[in-house]
Amino acid sequence: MGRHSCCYKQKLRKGLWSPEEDEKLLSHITKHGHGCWSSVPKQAGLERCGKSCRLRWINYLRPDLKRGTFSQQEENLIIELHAMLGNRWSQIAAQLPGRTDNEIKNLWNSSLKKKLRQKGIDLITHKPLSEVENVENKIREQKKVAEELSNELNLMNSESSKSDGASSIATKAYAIEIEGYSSSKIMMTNCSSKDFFLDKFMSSNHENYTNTCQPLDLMGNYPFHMGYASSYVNHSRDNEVGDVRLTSQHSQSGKLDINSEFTSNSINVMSIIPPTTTTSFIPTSFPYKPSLHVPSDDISISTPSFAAAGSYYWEASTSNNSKSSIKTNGSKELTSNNTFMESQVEEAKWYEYFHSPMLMLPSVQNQSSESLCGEIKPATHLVPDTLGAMLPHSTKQQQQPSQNINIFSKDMHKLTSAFGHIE
DNA sequence: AAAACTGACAACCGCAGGACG
DNA sequence: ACGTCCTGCGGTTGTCAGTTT
Repeated sequence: MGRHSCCYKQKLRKGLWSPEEDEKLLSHITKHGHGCWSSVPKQAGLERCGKSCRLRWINYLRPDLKRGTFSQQEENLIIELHAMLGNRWSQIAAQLPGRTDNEIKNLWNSSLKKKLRQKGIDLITHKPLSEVENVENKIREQKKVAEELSNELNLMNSESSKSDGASSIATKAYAIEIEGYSSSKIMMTNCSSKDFFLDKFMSSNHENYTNTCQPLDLMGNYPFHMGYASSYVNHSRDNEVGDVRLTSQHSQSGKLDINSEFTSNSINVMSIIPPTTTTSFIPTSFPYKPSLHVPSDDISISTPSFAAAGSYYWEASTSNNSKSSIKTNGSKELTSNNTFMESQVEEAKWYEYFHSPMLMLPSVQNQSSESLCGEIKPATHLVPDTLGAMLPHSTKQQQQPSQNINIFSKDMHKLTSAFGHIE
């Protein structure tokens, strides 16, 4: 192992700690507290860097540490917390008094991962591997269809450009959308607090997963990533063609029909109907919000990603245009007024969620269709009864509401400070 | 008995973010 | 506004004891 740069400079000791060193550090901190860690080794008479002293204290010498093997209950709790928080070991450790993040991390890497694998549980999603594979396969199919459609649209564009300039541009715009989606070129434009929260929560929880399986992350278990929105059309088309209304529909043959109409001063809207085939185009031209409404039954999104956590549909809305038109398959088209009202209600719900997130978890609150958690399901919700003896959600979380809230307090703080930026 | 393997634990590294001058 | 220092975090690697071959 290498040596801390500070250790190099000062030729300090590294490696395992001797009992004498432990004794020096322990007695020093017991008497004086640690204060500034960088000054601890000097004051304690140790040839170690402050960083090393701090680590030794936190992971080994601290008096409140619980030594010994992890109980089954602790292991189960770690698994459940990991499903919810991902590799946030410090936050997981905060829920297990006397245990360090390092200890939990080691347990996870050396033991729990293997146990989950043996049980056929995906380590990231905490879902059965077979289910994950199914989703991945269907995502591949979706991407394939998307590429085919993209090619088809390109062809249509090249043909129509000769005769119809307007529809050509519209087709281009849509093709760009497809391209943007299929290549996962996503960027945030204007997002509500809710969007930001979802992104923040999901991306941080599953950052590893996004690296290895971006499509599934986008479309699989955490469709909230769609809160990101590319702005290809906004940026590239506004001046060129004014506002664009695109309406896409899937014909019974499964092919995409695109109707375009252009109005000089009309609303800046794109409504895209979720297809009834396995293809699920999520429009990305505008900032999207995951809707909190319960989709009507006739929204037949057959994609596994959506179905996995209940049915989702997405509002397409403009950030700076008072008018917006939301149209999903079988859903009503909203006017600007009720859109505004509903958005306010949604924001209120999110505000509530930010301030007492755990109270809104499915386990604590009944999974009413009206509840946020009815649709926003933390990965915890997906934790199966691994290892046989999982603690009931509701019991644990009701026992430790304040601790659970503490888990999120750091993120909540960041979020609340970030909201000022976004809204 | 010895080498190879495995698991658990301990420690280090690099980075990010906050505090402070 | 900027640079520096300190702290905390997550990933990675080293160490060692126990087990297997």
